[in-house]
Amino acid sequence: MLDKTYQPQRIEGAIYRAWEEGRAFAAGRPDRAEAKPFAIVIPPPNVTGSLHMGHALNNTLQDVIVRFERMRGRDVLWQPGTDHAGIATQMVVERQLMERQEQGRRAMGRDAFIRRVWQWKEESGNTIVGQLKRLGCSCDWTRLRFTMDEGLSRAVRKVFVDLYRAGLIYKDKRLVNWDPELLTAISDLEVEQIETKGHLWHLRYPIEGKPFNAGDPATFIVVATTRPETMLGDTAVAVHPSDKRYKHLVGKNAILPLVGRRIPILADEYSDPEKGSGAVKITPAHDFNDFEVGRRHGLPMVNVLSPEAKLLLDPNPDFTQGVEANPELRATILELNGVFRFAARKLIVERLATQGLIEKIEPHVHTVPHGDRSNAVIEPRLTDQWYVDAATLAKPAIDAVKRGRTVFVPKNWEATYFHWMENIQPWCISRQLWWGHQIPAWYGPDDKVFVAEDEAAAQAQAKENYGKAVALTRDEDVLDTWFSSALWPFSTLGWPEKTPELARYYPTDVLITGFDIIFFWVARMMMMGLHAMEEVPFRDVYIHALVRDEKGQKMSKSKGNVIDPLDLIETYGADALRFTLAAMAAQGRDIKLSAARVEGYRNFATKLWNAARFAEINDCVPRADFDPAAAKVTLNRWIAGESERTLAAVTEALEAFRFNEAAGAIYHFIWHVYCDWYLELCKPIIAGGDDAAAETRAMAAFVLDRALTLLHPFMPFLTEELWAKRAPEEGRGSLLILAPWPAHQGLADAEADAEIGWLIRLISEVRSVRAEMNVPAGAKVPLIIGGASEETKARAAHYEETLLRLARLERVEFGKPPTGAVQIVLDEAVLALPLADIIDIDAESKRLKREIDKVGSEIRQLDAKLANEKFVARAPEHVVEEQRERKTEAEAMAAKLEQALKRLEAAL
RNA sequence: GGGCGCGUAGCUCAGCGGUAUGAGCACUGCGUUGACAUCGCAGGGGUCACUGGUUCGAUCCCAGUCGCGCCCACCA
Repeated sequence: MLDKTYQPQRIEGAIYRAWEEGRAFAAGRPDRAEAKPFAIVIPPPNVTGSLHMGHALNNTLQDVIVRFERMRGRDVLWQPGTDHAGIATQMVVERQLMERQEQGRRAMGRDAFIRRVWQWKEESGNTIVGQLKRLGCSCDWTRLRFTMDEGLSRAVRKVFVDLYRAGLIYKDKRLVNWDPELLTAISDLEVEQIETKGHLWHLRYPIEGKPFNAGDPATFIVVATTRPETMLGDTAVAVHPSDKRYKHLVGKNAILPLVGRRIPILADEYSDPEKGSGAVKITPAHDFNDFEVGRRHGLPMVNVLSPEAKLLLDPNPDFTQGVEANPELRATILELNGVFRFAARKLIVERLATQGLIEKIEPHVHTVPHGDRSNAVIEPRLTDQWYVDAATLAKPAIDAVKRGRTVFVPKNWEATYFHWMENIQPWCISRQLWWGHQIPAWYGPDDKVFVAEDEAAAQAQAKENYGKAVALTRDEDVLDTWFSSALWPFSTLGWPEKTPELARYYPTDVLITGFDIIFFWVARMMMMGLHAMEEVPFRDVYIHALVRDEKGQKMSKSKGNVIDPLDLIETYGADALRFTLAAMAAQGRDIKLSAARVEGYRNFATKLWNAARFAEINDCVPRADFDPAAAKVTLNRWIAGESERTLAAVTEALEAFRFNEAAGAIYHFIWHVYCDWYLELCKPIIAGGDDAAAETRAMAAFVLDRALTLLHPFMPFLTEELWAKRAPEEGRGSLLILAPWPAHQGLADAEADAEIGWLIRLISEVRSVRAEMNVPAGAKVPLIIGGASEETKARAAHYEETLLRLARLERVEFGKPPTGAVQIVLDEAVLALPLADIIDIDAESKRLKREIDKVGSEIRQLDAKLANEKFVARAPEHVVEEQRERKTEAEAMAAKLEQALKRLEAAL
């Protein structure tokens, strides 16, 4: 017996265990050896992570597709795994050390720290896997991978070495985005530009040879800056070659205040006469544009910042040059050395102001780069880093999408992809962290680099180079986390080994992910997949929206606005959450989740549960020998056809990744077709106890099973539970998760549709009028059908019992509508409810007049349309015909309503 | 500065070149008809942001305007 109410918490755990015990998630099941494979790799969540709404959405959608394809008979591999998430994980563990007041990362040393991170990972790293199981994800957990597994690490090393040998990875000294809190370089993508209110300081730089006089503009040149502290590193002032204001100064020198350095005033196109003063200070070591200008003009690079973003002046030969002869420079060093950048900014501005060197200070809104993890202001910093030649790798990746070898859904994301890929910059892949894949590069005594998959190979290279064995030191840096993620579709399948899995499941069929990681991940998988495998990593990329908070903001740990999906699972069940996310996953729009919505779909689950209870109580048990195509009872032929229409709708929608349409179709069918109408209409038949009753029981069971099947990808727990509980005596052939998706059988039946459609309309009309006329719900009234065709008479007689029950009628008879009755026009017939003593004739008269007005205006509209020669000439024939039919019907209806009104008034 | 997207019922959103059968929630009236009150029946509520254009026909296509959001970009 089914419980009176559905309690998801009671069954979900057991159902999940049943799937695992049945090895339902396993790829390469022997019974599917001949089946076409279907592969999908999970976007690996961070090991540090716990399930947030984004994961819930992403994995729900994947699971829906995976279950759908599994039921369609494919040999499904849903490859799970987690990401080591370099910076994030290192931060988590460092924070833990701090909280426990243990020695810090640097104090304990690299090896000890890494051991500590592994230990953390073993203890609490996989909570998210458990949470994905709570959500119902049917990943093949026996194949769980981690980006730092030995196998995946080997793939990383091999790709690195291969790319290095191909000249596609190289080391370069250039400006990088430096995070002064995390003390590492980060890639362009990890930089967030944040609009900030700041100031534009206009500084006066004295011209060499002209004694500075604040009152005489000829003695100085004005430059504007938003970062005054960088002025200590200025090595030039640039003006536009065609700027007449400054032409006379080009070739002369300015004297850098506080420092006394002679810096050239030079002409460069970079300078924009429209901006600031038209003259721009050039700080090659601290600004990306200035770096380029410096390169063009062979300017020195004077770095004035330490890694922590303190002014680094004293042990800095670039800066202290000439300090002996320059008391001002010495004073500057004394005051500012070691001061943090923003404090230094203030001091510098003060010093300049005292000397009359500030022309003006304007408020200024500009974008300031911040690290996406630390939220620290990023400093461009001149360092040695490893880079990937992304522009070269991007070419085939662009081409593959252009040729449709990989297709984005929705298609418009391709434009975003192309735009980024076509303007791609070198990818900085080295990070000054400890947790991650250490770069497989070793340095000899002369700093010559040897790149190899392991130290022995590097040693061999070194020996060849030096002619003897030498001590090598390994590059201390690790790789950007996304480097290993980029290999995910083939590294998880065993590459570089030629494994059977790799042969069978690569390329994968679809990638399902959020648009926020198209650049971070999708684009890079395309590049790496095409390079290493010479084949795209996936055929389709389904890009879904983000689940945002109520303000429309991206949810993130740092903002603290994360809603916990596990709370919703606790309260409403995983199925309700899944269904909500799928139903809201319309292409191209963000999802704002509300608990009310989840509650609504929990109620839907309860509704289905109760339908199953009805089936149980009425012995509606699935019968193996039942053939829905052979059904004789019209009602049964109708519901069989409806179920098949739903099958088609769900199938087509899922094939096109239209999750919301698929969810909507099955929802509507179960609640508003099967429960609202079929179960109500079948009650009298089942009560009959004859052959028709037997057929109806079987059909009710068949359609319920079909509903469970179609709903299973969305609500796997509930449907699996009911599938088991409703099993016939001989048992089910399999778990629902492995049951076949229904095939199209041509069950639609136009005659049945017409007949049941008529029945539904009749009942609805009577109910509607009863409510409108305030007929007490309990009152049973007679129904008199006038002007009925033979067909209507037959139908009314056949469904008499149903009508009495559902329309709350006393009896049904045929004849002239009596006076003082409520009248309803239904097709050719007039339905009369003699309610003279119950209803208000006047109100009924008004009601009829309103109906007549409505039909009248419809007729006028149709007339106007049909009188329009252009419409008749140019609109498609079927549209014109439809309007004509509509007009005929409306006119017939109007006539009948007029008659009805006359009869009513006769009663007055 | 580029690019993308959104403005449809009170709220959150679907949808769509041919009468808006819209969904969930909220709201109103009625209802203890043995599957279901986590429910049933009936109902109220929309000039589909605005202005032009294309079309026989526009909420849907195009252009522009206004409002909002996101992404990309080196602007002192």
